[in-house]
Amino acid sequence: MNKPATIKDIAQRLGISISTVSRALRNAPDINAETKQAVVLLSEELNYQPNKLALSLRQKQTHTIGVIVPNLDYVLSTMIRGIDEVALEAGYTVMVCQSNESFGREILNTGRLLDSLVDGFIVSVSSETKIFDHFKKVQARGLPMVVFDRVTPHLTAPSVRLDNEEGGLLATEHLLDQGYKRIAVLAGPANLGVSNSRVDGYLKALKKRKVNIDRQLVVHCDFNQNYAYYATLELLAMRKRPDAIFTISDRMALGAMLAIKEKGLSMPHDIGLVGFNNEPIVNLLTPTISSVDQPSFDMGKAAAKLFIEAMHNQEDMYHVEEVLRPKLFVRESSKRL
Amino acid sequence: MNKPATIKDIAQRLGISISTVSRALRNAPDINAETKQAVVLLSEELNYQPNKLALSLRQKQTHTIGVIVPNLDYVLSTMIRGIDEVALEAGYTVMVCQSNESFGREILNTGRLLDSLVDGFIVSVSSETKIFDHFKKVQARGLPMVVFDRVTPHLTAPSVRLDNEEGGLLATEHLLDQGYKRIAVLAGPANLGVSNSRVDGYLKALKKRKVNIDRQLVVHCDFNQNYAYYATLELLAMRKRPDAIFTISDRMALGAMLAIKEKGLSMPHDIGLVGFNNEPIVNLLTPTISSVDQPSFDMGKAAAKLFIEAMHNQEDMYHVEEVLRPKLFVRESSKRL
DNA sequence: TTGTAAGCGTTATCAT
DNA sequence: ATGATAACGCTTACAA
Repeated sequence: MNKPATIKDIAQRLGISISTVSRALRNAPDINAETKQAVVLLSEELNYQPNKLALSLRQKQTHTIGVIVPNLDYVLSTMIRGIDEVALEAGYTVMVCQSNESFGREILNTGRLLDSLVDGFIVSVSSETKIFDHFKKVQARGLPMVVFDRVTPHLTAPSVRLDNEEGGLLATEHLLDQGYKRIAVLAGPANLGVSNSRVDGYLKALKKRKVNIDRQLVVHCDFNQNYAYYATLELLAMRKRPDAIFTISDRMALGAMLAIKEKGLSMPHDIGLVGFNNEPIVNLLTPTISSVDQPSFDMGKAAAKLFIEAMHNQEDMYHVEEVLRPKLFVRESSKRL
Repeated sequence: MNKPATIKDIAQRLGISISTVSRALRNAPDINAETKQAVVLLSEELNYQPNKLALSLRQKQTHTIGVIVPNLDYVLSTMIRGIDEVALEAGYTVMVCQSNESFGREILNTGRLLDSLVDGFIVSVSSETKIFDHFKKVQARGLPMVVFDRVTPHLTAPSVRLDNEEGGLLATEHLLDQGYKRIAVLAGPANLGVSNSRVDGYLKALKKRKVNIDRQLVVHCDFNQNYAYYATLELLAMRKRPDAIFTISDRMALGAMLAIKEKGLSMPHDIGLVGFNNEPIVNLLTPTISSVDQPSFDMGKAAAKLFIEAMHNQEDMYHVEEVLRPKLFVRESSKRL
């Protein structure tokens, strides 16, 4: 129940002034070695911890980063671990808010973090967000803001993202290499950038290999729900059904898998399947599912590093765009050769 | 880039004193209606936001709750949404730290949050933690602390948890009802309370139904890894192999499922399977997996409510122990009748 | 080398 | 009903 010690306490007990104590504790240049030692000793004895509030109030910096993410799924929570790692190292604390993919919630969270006087933001925008005024307000206040994972051209800010197009390309080319001819893609909501880029990669691969593009094979459905299941059933009911499916998330791959099995089709023989994210579960299924891996932890670290840089640099870093490369993990669901 | 307005700014522009402004803003009793209106009007125009730092420094309260969790899996992140919901409502902000199931990390996080001058803690202890001095130090400081999900007898604090024993009982009785005779249980690390309670429930059900208890059928293995896969392979290799498995998490159920399929056994015919947590994936697998559901969101809300109460009540609440009830969702993996 | 005092933005106590 | 002023814990000119 003992109240934490302050520099005032130390000063009193040592019979010196608080500014001397302050200096001793921050090893300022002009300080007597003995006085300093005495202060340090006593401060340790009293288990002195500087009061962050007072410090922040004084120097108008909270050393806190506001992080807003649409959810806390496997990928995002891994990224946050990365952010946290770098932030801690640099003396920053992270405050995480989930928008739950809701525009309103995102605005609310932005306000809350602003209220908490965070020094800046690292955000991944919600899929619902089409207006970015709340984020622009943050920038107008002169606070550094890094966008990661879900970037958008509507926000001019330093960013870290996966080369999603490359991911789509890797997956599709692999399927082509395995002899699949008619590849469908299960995409997310049509306004979600990451989804669209992955589809772009898919299209790019087909063009590159001079494969006919059939728009019927590009299906949009709600993310992460078992909508993928129904979408796949429809795909499989086509008169010329696809012989491979690339889903832009592993969750959707699960839904697709369910439909495929239900139709009595076998993987990888009758139909190939490649997911995205490389979540741990894909290894536990039968067959194991091929998936495009993104270096989530490193992306989180990169975002935090960029933030720290933006924080310390005076110059604008709006143009900085870090793009990390995906990697395909081939597993049973698509390995035919 | 405009600096946020302060009460000082308002006072100056209105030619009144800052204390009057302060009063007007907090609708104190003794304030002239007109003055007040003028202040409120101008504060809105300037988009005045009270400085939380100054406020906290003054009244020695940050209105922030430190939350420490072992990870951010499905269950825990749902619980955090619940905590957040109630906290927001009550005017509190939540700061979440992951211990990654590491004792050292948990201590580190406790220190960080303490440094940040949180008003108290809501924690779920790491599976590695066997010494609780860091948490006891928190309590010694007089900060309220609520333990949730992973509670422990070593910590005397108000708590919210699932009736894990009941969960184990529900699962096991259901399997018995379905005619399974030789039920194995895949448990987590031996020092994890939630795991042990679920096993206790399993044992209780067997006793209740007068079924012989075979200690060989109680297997401990590392949580959430695919250790469950290997453990299941071993179980299935027994001369008298079990005809049903209850796993104390869905992740482990996935591993078990993999092994079962690999052995060419069918569910629910040859072998029954019941998991725990009722994660969304269990619905997407073939067969769908029966699972014990815990009201995660409500548990989070309950923990936060308890915290708020402990915060405002003067009396000790060490004795308060809230226990929520699990519910079994029967699916294909165990439905034989 | 050390002390004094102002200031960060707010609230609360005391006068007026 | 309003205004000074001290205080929260700390840093930092400036003075000694």
